[in-house]
Amino acid sequence: MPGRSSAHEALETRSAILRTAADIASVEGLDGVSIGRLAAELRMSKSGVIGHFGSKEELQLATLALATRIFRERVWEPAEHLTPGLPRLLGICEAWTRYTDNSGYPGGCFIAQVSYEYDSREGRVHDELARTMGLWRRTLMAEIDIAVETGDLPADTDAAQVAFSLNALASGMNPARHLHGDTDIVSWTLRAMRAVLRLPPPDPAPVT
Amino acid sequence: MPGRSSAHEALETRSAILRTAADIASVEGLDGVSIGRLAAELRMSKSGVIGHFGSKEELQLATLALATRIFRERVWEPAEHLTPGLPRLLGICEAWTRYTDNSGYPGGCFIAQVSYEYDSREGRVHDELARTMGLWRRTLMAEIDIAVETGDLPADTDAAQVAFSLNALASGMNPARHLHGDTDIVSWTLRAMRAVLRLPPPDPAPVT
DNA sequence: AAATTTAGCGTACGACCGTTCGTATGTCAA
DNA sequence: TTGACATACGAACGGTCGTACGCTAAATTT
Repeated sequence: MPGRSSAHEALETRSAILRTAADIASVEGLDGVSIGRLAAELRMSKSGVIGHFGSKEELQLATLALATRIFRERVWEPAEHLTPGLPRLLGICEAWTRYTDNSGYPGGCFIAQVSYEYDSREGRVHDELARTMGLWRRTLMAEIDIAVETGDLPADTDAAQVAFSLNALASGMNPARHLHGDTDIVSWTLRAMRAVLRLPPPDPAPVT
Repeated sequence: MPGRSSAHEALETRSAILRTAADIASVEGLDGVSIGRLAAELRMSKSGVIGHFGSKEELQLATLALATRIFRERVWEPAEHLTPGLPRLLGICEAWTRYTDNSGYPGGCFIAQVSYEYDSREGRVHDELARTMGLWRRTLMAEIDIAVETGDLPADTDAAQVAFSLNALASGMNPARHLHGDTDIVSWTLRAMRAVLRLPPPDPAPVT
């Protein structure tokens, strides 16, 4: 029985499609999301699925936009109100690590997955991903620079080098968890993040 | 003109297929390697391509095996003869970083790409990848433990945590290069690797 | 010289891909 | 009550996917 839905329900359908697409993409990649599979999983017709987006590329971009929004909500916003400088930077790292460890996606962090999938391809998904991740990196670099200005980090800290390192470490949680079944990845990652920031390790006494 | 090839030439054909497959996979992923595309790129028929392997999964496994062999040749073997301990560990890091920066694949390091692609999937490719990468990590951990025993690294060094960190940093070069166009990734990565090993930074004077 | 093996081609298959239609059913405004 | 609009359906499209089978012809073996 088609046409039974109100406009409000249509928005819910759209959200359901995107959530399912992000779940699939976290495991099989954004390219592994097929319209037929989405339709089957959501018990819809293929045309009902793609009708909300127009084309597969638009669906991929919409999925990326949703994941980006969730990432910002769960990583950046929880730390936003912390004291600028080292506290806020470490708050970001903590939220980031915790989020990547428990992202809600079956395949781990969607952002990391798609970053590696689309980094060397061409097209609109790559471009949008580069834009988004570039923004995130500039945010991180600004945060690092602030921590240098407050004196919490050494004066010769290279923000770009540190931001690259933090990103690599956070992304590395994905294969560690799913390929090797590691369970200590959160503490490993936080430890390594402190190391690249040239801070003393977290748990044991700072200097004694 | 079929049947024109000797057994020796057949081996060369097989190698050419695998090299092309690895090139494609480094950009589009191991799943993006299609038999039809390989055939077109090599000016062969589809059946001529798949005849060497029997099935696509076997072709994927053979591609992974080739890439693993090259990785070992270019990362592990150049450092094999160095002095066990910190010199050999740093030699590995250097060769690893240099290799990932200039792997010969158009899409960056094949191993990193496929690690992220197949980490949370199921099947023989995942299993073989997990086995291979597990082996590599155990090799790294052994190397780290040796460097601890020689006193080059702090006694409380956690080999698993450090091996995870080195792996994440090396893999992180891929998206940094291709998504952001970074050119300093080699020095960034080596710097970060020294940091997680809790060594002083490389370029500037060690202690002054 | 005859027989066997094998690399590779051509064709065909069923399945799924993304996309495009026409259509039916529902909501909402006039 | 009627008309416009949105939602979703079902069917069909051309194309590509992986795979299977039969064939030729060269290389190898007997």
